[in-house]
Amino acid sequence: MHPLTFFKLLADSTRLQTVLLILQQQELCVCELTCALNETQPKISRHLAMLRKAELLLDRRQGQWVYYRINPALPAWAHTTLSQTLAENSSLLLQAEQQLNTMGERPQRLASCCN
Amino acid sequence: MHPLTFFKLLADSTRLQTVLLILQQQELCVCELTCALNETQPKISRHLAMLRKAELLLDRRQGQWVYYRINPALPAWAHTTLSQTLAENSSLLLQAEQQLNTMGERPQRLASCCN
DNA sequence: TACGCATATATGATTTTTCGCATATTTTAT
DNA sequence: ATAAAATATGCGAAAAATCATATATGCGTA
Repeated sequence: MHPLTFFKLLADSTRLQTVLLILQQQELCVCELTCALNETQPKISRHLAMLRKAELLLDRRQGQWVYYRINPALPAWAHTTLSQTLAENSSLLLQAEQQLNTMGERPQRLASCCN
Repeated sequence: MHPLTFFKLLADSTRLQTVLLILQQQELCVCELTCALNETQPKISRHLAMLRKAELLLDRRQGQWVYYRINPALPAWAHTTLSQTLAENSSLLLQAEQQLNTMGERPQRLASCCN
């Protein structure tokens, strides 16, 4: 991954929060992210597509849901950047975490939260 | 420094090269950067101004020259990001280093290289 | 097959960023 | 004071990124 590509991907608020939240939570599906960041589904999906095409994220489909996770094959400098940024800025995700928790049991009862 | 601000600053080729080259060389003046990156002076100056206003770089004037360096007060996650990115992508700067070396003794005989 | 939910993409508009060029400022030397 | 070199900034144009909305696709289930 070219450093410029990597930093451009992180240079958007939605994508930065998305990546850090996924790093923190291991794996999240589209509607969990939509709910956590309080954004529209197409917006989240489009940003996820960019992250996936650049192979910063990997996705896996399970039933109706598509789960995204950090690509473990990322170069060390990239992974270190993400980990350290998260470790020293976890407060950035407080609101998203809260929003995520209001979803109750996730993947299962998404229908009641996400539209 | 807010992570989003930091990553936006690195999300431009000129600024990324500028920051990494300064990190590698400790300190560089505007005309050295102009020469090393083969860009116009106003372009380099404007990008440096952004980096300075965000306090990612510090500047000091010595005679006619203004030298820029990494702000040592950067948070650890930011400094780690820069160091690791440089350490694992030093090839990105090869051409700029070469160009810098063709300048001969620097600050002194800049007049013959920079316009 | 038909329907509902989750996800993806197309498109045109809007906003943000970058750029080139001209010009201003600061410093040193004459 | 004037000139020359290094650096900074103002401004309109061009390019790039983002967005909202509509719509398409894929999966599970009745």
